[in-house]
Amino acid sequence: MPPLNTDSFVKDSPDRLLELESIDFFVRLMGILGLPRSVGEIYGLLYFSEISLTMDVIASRLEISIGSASQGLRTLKSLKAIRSTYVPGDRRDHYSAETEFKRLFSSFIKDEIMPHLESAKDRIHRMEKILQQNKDNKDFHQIRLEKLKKLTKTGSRLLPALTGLLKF
Amino acid sequence: MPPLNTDSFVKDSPDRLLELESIDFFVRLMGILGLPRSVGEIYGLLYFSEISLTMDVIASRLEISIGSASQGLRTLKSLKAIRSTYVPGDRRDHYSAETEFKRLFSSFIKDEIMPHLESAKDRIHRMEKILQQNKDNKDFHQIRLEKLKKLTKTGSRLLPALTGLLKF
DNA sequence: TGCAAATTTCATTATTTTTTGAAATGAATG
DNA sequence: CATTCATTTCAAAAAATAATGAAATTTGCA
Repeated sequence: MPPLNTDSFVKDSPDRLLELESIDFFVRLMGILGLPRSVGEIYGLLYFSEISLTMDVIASRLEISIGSASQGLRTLKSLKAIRSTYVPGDRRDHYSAETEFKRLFSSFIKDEIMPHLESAKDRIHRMEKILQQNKDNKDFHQIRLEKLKKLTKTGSRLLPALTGLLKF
Repeated sequence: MPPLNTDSFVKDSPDRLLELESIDFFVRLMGILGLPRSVGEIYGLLYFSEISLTMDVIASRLEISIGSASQGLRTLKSLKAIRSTYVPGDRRDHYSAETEFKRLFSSFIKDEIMPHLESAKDRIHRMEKILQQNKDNKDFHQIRLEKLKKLTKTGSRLLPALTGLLKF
């Protein structure tokens, strides 16, 4: 087990306490979205950091491996939840949090939810085919399938629209 | 490994194909909500079943243990996604799907999401305390915290309201 | 170009989550 | 009220997911 980090933060300083709360906050939020703890940790750290941070600093401050840090940063980049900023005289990337949650949520919906809805559409087509070809086409099945269809359709309209309602 | 079930369904019959699609559909949907596969399987089976089913039939048709079936049914009951119906002359419980998805989603939001938002509120109070007691109260922190507050508040209003938009 | 630092990849390990199944409990029937 | 059938519980096993870390790759600089 590595020793507690000895970097710029004083243990138990108000800044450190706030940072820990921020990390914890986002670990839980990302958890709801089904994202791994490390992703929440990284975002939480960046969210409350006044300066942008490099991968090695992130890994060492969170006491996670550089592998995790790399993967987590990739996930956050793909969600457009962080941005990398250029810092002259340092060849490392410097990351900072994108604080428009709106963007995070809309990427999440687009990347993680919509593909499921797409494949649900395909499935429903298959089911309709089966039902049409079937001689003793049961009303019961027709009705159930219709409900699935409506659910899928509502989801496809509602979820992308949701983003618009957010004003973070 | 138990033999393939030998009950009323003919393998590859249209009804069976529809049932399998339904199960697969809900396994994925419940997956998005973070619920285990068995819960999706059970709901998918019941959703496309014209008659209500007992726990032992559910377990054997899905080839899952009665333990899983019991747990899954409990979860679905707590989400109000299924109901048990009385059948005269049979002491077993008979389960059928509650097809109002609206109810399922609203229970899910109430049971799985809102508690997190509640604890987020507590956390924000703690963070405000820390910030107030801190001499060199940084604007940066103030602003970030304000955003978290707004996010939490918007979530608490929006999510319960969402339910109302659904007309499944 | 060649080097060294930074980052990514990915097989292995660790952790977390889910399922199993047998024992305990509960409930209805005779 | 005893027996049997139904259901729940929960420790252990299995499966799924995430993290590690060392090797491979990429990148920027001299």
